[in-house]
Amino acid sequence: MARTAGSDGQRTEAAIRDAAVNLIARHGYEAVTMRQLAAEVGVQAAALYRYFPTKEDLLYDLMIAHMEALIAGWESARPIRGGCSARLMAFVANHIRFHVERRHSTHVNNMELRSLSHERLSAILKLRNRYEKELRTILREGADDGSFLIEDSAMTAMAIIQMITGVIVWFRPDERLSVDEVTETYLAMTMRLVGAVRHMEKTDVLERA
Amino acid sequence: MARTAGSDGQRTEAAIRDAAVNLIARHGYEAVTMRQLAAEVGVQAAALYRYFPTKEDLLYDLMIAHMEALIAGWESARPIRGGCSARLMAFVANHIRFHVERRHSTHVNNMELRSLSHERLSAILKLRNRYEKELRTILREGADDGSFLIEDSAMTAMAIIQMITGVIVWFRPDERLSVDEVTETYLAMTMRLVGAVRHMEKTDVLERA
DNA sequence: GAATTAAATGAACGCTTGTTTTATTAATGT
DNA sequence: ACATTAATAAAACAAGCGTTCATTTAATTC
Repeated sequence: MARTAGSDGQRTEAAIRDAAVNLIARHGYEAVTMRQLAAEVGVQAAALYRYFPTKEDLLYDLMIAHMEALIAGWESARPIRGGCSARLMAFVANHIRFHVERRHSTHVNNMELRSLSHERLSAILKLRNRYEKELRTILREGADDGSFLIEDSAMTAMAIIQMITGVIVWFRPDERLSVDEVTETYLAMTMRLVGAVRHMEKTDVLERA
Repeated sequence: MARTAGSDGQRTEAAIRDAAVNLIARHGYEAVTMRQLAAEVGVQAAALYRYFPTKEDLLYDLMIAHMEALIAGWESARPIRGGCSARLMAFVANHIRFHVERRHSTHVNNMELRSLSHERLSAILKLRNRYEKELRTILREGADDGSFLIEDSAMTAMAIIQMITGVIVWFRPDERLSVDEVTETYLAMTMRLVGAVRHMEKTDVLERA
């Protein structure tokens, strides 16, 4: 047999990406074989190579897509104006929502960095740094204008990012808590953490129905 | 050739553990081969099987050892008396010190859970839960007696643990900051995060010289 | 100093890996 | 209707995997 009825390159490629993210998140990049991935897609292993030259190319592709979506998402969600507190709250809310929605993709990006070549690792870290810089800037400006009381904006940024990314480790959306409830609590914790002075001015970052 | 001059089982086993932790932390469990590990130890691959029946046994052994050291460490560092704030500060300081000292071992424990069989995974998670319960108890008692102002003690515990474990991701001990300086800042962030009322009563958790 | 035990070797086994090659079928353009 | 291209199958490739086995050497015991 060869080309199957109703097969379409674009659809197959999307299916490969999707299956790859899920499998790699669950079992790890090294543990997932091309045959296993192909079986999940419903295709022969050789067919994967029409879309991705190598296994590592596939991984890199997934990671770049994740980072670019993260940055693009924040750039469109970022509030034009508003104080540092409002900007920080927007950042945290956006970050949590994005990562909860893309739990598997996030796991891949956090766990599989070591499977990339040196140059590709650098490219990912560059994007990651660009994103984290957004938070550092908010914190530094907030510290300068007296909105926040923090010791070290770089260290605080890392602490906050690890805290709010960690939501995906324990949170399962089908349990007792909704994403909005979790976000609410993390927002409160974040604002206390940065020593925000008046953070109870109901800024509606969640835009709930 | 066979048995080498001056060879000693205990020393070899320790060398295997040591090399395994380092290699697995760097490249991941699946990516590390038994031959690669053996070469690092300075031995043939077959020799590893004198000490560990399978590759997974070795991994499990490393993880159990890590968790037991963590729990034993806290049990001996845990203050007998003192308020909730003092206990929380002791927990955070101990946690950071332990994880910075055992960065590689921590990475293995955080990243390679998926390579364990179901039962072994359960065993590790049981120990992890036992440790995390310590923090949850401190937070709940502190919330009850009015020391802390928190929304949800379980959620706050996860947030704090992810924040303070995250230190190992960016912290390198040979840079501008010492462990004590980092701990100091993380203590301040933690106490604000839990809404501690009077957290500036110089409790000397660090016992610096 | 011979017998025993502990520690390690070197070669091999069966299997799986990522990847390539070749051939074949389905869809598309003319 | 025909030629072309896109999509896949099937089989093979060399390399590497975890693990086992028989054997050899070093240390220990009696």
